[in-house]
Amino acid sequence: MPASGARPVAHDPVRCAFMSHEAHITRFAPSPTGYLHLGNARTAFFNFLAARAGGGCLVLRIEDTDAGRSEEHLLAQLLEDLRWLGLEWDEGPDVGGPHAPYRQSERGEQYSAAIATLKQKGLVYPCFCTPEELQLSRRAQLAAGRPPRYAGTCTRLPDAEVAARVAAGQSPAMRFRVPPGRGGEFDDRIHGPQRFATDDIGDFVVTRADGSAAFFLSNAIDDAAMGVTLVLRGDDHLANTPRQILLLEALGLPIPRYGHLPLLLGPSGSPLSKREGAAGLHELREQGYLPSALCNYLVRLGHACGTDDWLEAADMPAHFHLERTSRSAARFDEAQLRHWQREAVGHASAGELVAWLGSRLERLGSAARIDAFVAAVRGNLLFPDDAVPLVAIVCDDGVRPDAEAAAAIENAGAEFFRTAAREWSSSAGDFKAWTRSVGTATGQKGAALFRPLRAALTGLTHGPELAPLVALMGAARVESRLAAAAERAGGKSRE
RNA sequence: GCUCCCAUCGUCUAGAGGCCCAGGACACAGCCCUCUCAAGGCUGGUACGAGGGUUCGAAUCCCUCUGGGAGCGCCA
Repeated sequence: MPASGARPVAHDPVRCAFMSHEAHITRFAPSPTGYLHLGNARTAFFNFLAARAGGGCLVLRIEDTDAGRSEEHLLAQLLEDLRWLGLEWDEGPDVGGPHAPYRQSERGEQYSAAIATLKQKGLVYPCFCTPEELQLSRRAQLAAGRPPRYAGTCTRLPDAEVAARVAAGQSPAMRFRVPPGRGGEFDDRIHGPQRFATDDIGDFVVTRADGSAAFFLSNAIDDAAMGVTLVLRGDDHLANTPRQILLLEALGLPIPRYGHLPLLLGPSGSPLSKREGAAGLHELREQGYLPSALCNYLVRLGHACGTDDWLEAADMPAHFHLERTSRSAARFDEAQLRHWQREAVGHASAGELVAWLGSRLERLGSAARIDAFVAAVRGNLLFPDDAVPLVAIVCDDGVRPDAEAAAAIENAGAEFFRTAAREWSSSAGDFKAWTRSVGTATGQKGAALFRPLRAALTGLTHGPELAPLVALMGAARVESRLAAAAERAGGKSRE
């Protein structure tokens, strides 16, 4: 990964011209009001990839202007989840940077300055309309079949009236005066050229009655102030972009490039919401999904990354191409995620798996036993909890066969297990030699030989390769389980 | 209601007028391999939303419709 704050390369136009990827300054700007869902996570990830692909950088900005709802622990959680996913940002609230602060709650002065400029230019006016009045007006317009836009009640209040109402204790919101009769355009990096007419846009609030900056303003001017060159965000902002462009133009600030990513849909095909539990990044993490699985899934969700093969995190930026991004919504499909989870487990190092399995391995005791266990069972794990019954096979005293295993045991008969026990004592714990001699002595081979042994030893008819499991469980368990199987088979056959 | 966005297998996608009676991956089904499961190998079914154009030729271009979504907030 490029070093933090490695920005010089990104700004060198000559250098950029020779690179296949553009160097973008991208940003992710979440508000810490809840857990990240997969859609946001993907937006963050794409911004990260777009930045890394061209040697640019990623800015993390926290939009915590909704002071009441933003909680400190949610912010910490957010940062942790992003890091867990493997994202790294070059500037942000925790790492600092040249455009600090990175929390909007601390950027009040910047917004005040912008408002002052707007006021000076006469592009903004105080609005005393109450939420109730606005609501009413909106409803009336809708009922009349008109677009619900600001009716213009306060557009031209005389200075005297404004002064009087302020003196009377009313505090106005500030609205941006949208220039009438104009057109505009911008080139969306994903959707292509977009046109808009200012007559379709009503005057919008730029400062709330309490003096705080509203989203359109804070978001747009922070992008400009932080040198962001590419804004990758959800499709739901496409129709908002003209307002931000108007604002930026009015302030004489640079307008970034915009790219609007299609929304992510839940399994049902409706937009992802906080309620669709399975799609929360944190929930997926708690279920045991590995970050590398998530990343491999996400690079292909709404993006043609060009390969169906497993990608290591370090190789992902090179496989990311903005122009390969889909314009239509993509659906979250857990079956597909599970596939990448399987791959992820397969590609993980032994150390990673040990950490992933955590306390579930405690009963194994020594590090050597843990390593041997992980090597033996890794092919049978999809989630950490899958290890629990396998640990039990190795560490529990007895084993309770499931229905299929019980049937297999009864089928083999008591004599089979008495023979197996006899051969075990003379094979000195050599699994191969043991099964070979059991086969010879009983005349069984293949499934007829291994299935009952597996059933007796593990209580299951499926599972990891038997040999390493047997080595891990030790001679005493093998002996007692063979005896138990003989008893079960004998008892049943007599009934 | 108005403005805007989107539309290929069940899902993710390839496809930028002939290479496509549409390819890959996941999922599903069958077979093979195998001590079982998983993996792997092979095989199979399933898609260009509808209707009009343009063209010698359209999944690809244009129009209409249909369906889905977003925006029109003192939410972000």
